Amino acid sequence: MSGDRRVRRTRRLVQEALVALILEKGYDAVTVTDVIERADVGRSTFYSHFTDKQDVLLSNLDEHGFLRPAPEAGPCGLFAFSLPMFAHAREQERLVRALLGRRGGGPLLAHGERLLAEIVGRELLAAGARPSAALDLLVVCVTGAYMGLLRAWVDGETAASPAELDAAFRAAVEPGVRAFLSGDVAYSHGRDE
Amino acid sequence: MSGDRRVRRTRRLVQEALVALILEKGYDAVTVTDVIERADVGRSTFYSHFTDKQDVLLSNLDEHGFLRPAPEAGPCGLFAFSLPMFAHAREQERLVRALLGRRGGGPLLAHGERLLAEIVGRELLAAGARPSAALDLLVVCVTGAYMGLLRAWVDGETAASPAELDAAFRAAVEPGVRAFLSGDVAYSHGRDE
DNA sequence: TGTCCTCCAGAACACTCTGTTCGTTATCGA
DNA sequence: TCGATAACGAACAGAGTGTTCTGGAGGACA
Repeated sequence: MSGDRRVRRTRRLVQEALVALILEKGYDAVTVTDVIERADVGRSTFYSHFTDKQDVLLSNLDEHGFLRPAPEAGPCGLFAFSLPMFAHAREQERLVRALLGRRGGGPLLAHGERLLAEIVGRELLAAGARPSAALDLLVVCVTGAYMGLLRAWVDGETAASPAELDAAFRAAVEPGVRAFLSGDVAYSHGRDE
Repeated sequence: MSGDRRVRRTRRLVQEALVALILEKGYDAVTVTDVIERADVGRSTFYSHFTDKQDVLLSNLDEHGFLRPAPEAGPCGLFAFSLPMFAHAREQERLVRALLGRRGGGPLLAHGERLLAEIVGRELLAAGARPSAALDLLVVCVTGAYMGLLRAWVDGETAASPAELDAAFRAAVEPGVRAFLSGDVAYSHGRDE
């Protein structure tokens, strides 16, 4: 472990307090004063570790291994990220709800969406799509559909399991994606070979 | 026109000031004090018309005819709302960017998404789908894809025209939706007839 | 064990923003 | 023209932010 035990303790207390408070009151309603009271930590202490609320969230996320470009599990079919990601979300349910939920203010949602868009884009290119404006729009659609499901689950609008969410995602977008790919691949074959 | 000329003037000034400021600084960064300065309106005047920032936005939206369940243009195919809605967004570009953009804080986005989900749900039911958990998830996917495109356009990530956005939307989701519907319809035929 | 150094508590501070109140002035509709 | 109503503007209490400082407690390391 790195550094002073007191430092770890303080950071952990603050992070846990913030997550708990977000789940109770929603991100916007939580104040720094709330957090330091709940964490039982001095005001100056808070500001010596974090710059503000958002910083606490980001550090928390970072230390839990989110925000990293995903391990690139290997080419086992289209949208390999889907099921593991839903599953991971359910494991870290408490944190994920606080971060992405309707009460979470969703400043992180945009970041997650960009990250996911990169993954989807890479997958489609690997599957034979050529870079184009149409591909970019398809990526947006696919990403939007996925994030929609994730958000719906986080907000408790559905009780579906990770497997069911994954199935719904694939059922909704795979036909369109395959049609797009087959057109694209056929076309690029016609040109390149 | 309804009411006092002074009232109309004040409301208009405030609404315009807020939109302008959001586009400059982003929703969160705009304070009520900013708005009343820009609008050149007394503080007490502001609070006699609106309860807060959000209220200004909602009133603005309401008076422009958003937030209404859409005129239900008639059954001319699946996702009839798509193209007109993209087109309408481009016409009201300034307002829509302020309301839905990354800088817009997106408190309205959730509302818009729910509204759209209702429309999509009704369309799919009208097309023969039976109410089910799977249908709900499909609606979430379709809605997510549409909102993703809208947000991408609003945030300037794409320069696509309404027609291109509409085409991308349909290409991405229609195959999956049709597959879902044909399965559903076939099944309900098997049971009901 | 002891020493040194880092971290923490707590209070006080200036600052910004919010939402309300009230007496005065101006502007509207009829 | 005149009564009603809206706007002004200043002042206010309250809440939150982010900084600074001092004294004291706790850990790391030999």
